[in-house]
Amino acid sequence: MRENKSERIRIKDIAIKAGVSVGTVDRVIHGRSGVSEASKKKVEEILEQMNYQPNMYASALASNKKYNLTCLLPLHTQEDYWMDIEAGMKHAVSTYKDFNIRLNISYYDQYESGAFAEAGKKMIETMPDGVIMAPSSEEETKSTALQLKEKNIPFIFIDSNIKSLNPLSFYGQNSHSSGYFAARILSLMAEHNEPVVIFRLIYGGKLGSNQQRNREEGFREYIRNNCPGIKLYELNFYVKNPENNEKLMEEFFSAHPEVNCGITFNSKAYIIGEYMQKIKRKGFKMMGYDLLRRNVKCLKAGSIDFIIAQQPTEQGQSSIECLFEHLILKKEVKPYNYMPITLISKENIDFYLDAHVRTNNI
Amino acid sequence: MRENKSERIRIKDIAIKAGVSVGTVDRVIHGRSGVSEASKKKVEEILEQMNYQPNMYASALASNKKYNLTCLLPLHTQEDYWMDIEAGMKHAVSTYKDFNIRLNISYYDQYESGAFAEAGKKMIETMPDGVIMAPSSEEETKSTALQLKEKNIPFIFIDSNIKSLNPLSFYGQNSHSSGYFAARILSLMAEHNEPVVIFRLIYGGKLGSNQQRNREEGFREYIRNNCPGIKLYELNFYVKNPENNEKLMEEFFSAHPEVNCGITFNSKAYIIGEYMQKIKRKGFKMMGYDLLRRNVKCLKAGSIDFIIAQQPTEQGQSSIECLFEHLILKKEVKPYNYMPITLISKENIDFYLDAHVRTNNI
DNA sequence: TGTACCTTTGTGTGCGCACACGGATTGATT
DNA sequence: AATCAATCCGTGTGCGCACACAAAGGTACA
Repeated sequence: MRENKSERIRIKDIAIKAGVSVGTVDRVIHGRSGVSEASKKKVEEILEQMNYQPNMYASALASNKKYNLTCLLPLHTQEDYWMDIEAGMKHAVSTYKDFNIRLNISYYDQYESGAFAEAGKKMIETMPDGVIMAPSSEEETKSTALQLKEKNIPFIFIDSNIKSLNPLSFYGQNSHSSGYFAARILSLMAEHNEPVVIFRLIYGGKLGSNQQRNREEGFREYIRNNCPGIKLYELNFYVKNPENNEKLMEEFFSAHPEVNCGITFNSKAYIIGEYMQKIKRKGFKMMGYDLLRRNVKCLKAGSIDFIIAQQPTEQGQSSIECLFEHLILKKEVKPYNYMPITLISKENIDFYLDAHVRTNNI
Repeated sequence: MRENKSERIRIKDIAIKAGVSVGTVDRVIHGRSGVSEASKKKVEEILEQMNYQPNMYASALASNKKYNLTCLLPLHTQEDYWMDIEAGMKHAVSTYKDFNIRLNISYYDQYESGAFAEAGKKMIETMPDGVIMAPSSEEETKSTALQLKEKNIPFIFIDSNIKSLNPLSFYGQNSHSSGYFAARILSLMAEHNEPVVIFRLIYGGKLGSNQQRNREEGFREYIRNNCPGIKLYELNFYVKNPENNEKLMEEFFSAHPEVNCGITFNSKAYIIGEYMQKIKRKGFKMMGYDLLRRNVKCLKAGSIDFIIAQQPTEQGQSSIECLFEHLILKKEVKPYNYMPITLISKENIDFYLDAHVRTNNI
């Protein structure tokens, strides 16, 4: 009998100690049938006692099982944020390539009612082993989530959460806290309690996303609690009529020339930044969200002061890792994973861009 | 012949295509001797052409090689920052447990001349496969680095870098940029260009660490460039005489009652925070570094406004991963890995604490 | 007592790879 | 022609595990 040079406990060690064969131990570990109560109890005892930790690599090698993961995201054409999420997922999948993991990404039109449910149905027909979704509204998402539950397919929400649908896990930012934090920073910029304008993105008469609403709520809560003297204006843009944006801004600023500070809770701060650059207005203090290429450009040009980022790459990567740990390593995973709320300015942005591919020499 | 159901290319596939046996392919891959030029060339061609990617898990399983990694850190008694680094390293090691990686951590007294070199010598005698070090001064560190180079043992610098000693990689923050960024934030807090005091930690007549000096330089550079009107005071604490700290502060603030804003470039901002709480002075605006428990307490109590963190856990984790990729996966690693410069306040700190163990329910 | 059937258990093979061993071929030397 | 060394190459075994298969033991019934 070869002795075990490493300290790691093998199935064989368990088998010897329990006085059975490796086959029996294997059956107990995998909960397969065909084991007497006595043997089962004995083996379970030893497993517990020796704290057996299977070698998942050997396991994956032997089982040769394939895993199909599916991801459902909003349709985006070159929208950096979602592309970063995809990049993070792909990166994680490639590091697990020896575990036979395949990732399939499909899309839904977030502005078309019913699109999510339809895409979800198609997805379920492929019987994936695990799912990652950026949810739509609760009503839209519900049926898909229920079907997944019924088929015992684990699913993760990314970007925004719907707790009532009980996902395996959630990866994203706490929008409310994020708005609250943004307010703290903005209030520093708004000296003498000067007024602030909130730029909003409206679709179909409502705010375009839950995130936007929650962030604004957090923001207003901070202002209410800490600097109620700050007057808040609102300026609404309309997703459907982007060509009107400039006119809206012109109107607003000629009506309120004293406003020198603004924030937006969607990812399109560049609308304002680029406008300020165009009209050559300097010193307007602006905050926004997400490191889209156009936002970064404004940040570096000085037309946006601060951006709050939500680590899309890490979200993507972590969500794949989560499914990996759940499906393959069979570990317990954390139900909530709030990404850090990071403040980015011209001065520290270099350490946030392309952290995964950067090989610079600063 | 069993056919290859997965798309992954195996050694066997290479062997068949090259018209040789797996043994020969194996020899080529590992650069072992005993292969004719003709075979070698042929195999290398096919390897290239089919883009062979070895299954590192199978490889590790078969080779059963053990890796001893060693880490050399400053002596610290419950100093949270270094403990976080250790925790990150241990966490990474545990995820790689099936690769037979062992981590040994040893310490040196950073305030005793010669201690680093001595600890380094002892470490090298154990012939580790890879090393992670928090370097001391360049002179102190040099001999150890040279010996490691000579023995072909890869080493990583963590926390602070000494480029001239040419480590395999570096994980840490860019101190200069970090100070620069801190100045941007502080200048927002210092309305009307009010004066600012820099609290420094002195050891043996000099600043206690490179980091401290570099951060201060970056800070001063920003102030010089952007708000030269801000007057900068200095208040020196002495590592050897902590009992004098309060007295020094009393003296300083009675001489300069108008100073209401301060920053420190070491991790001991809590000295000031706790003092302000003790004398019940509110509203003093304070910035500092690192999420030590005592700093966090002050942050939550409001006696410190902002902390810049440098992700010690991630540093530890990433540095182990780096050695893993270099030694086992034989991948190329990045020579510089600057951690993001993150701004933490009461409002976002919850998303930075214990990110690895948190299972909360915010 | 034999047969059929079920339950319980052990054994063998292969996953992709590393590495030891031994076989084949060649050329040089006696 | 025989011997030997050197070079080159193929095969076999095992890493820890999953899983198929077969063997062993027990029970029921004719």
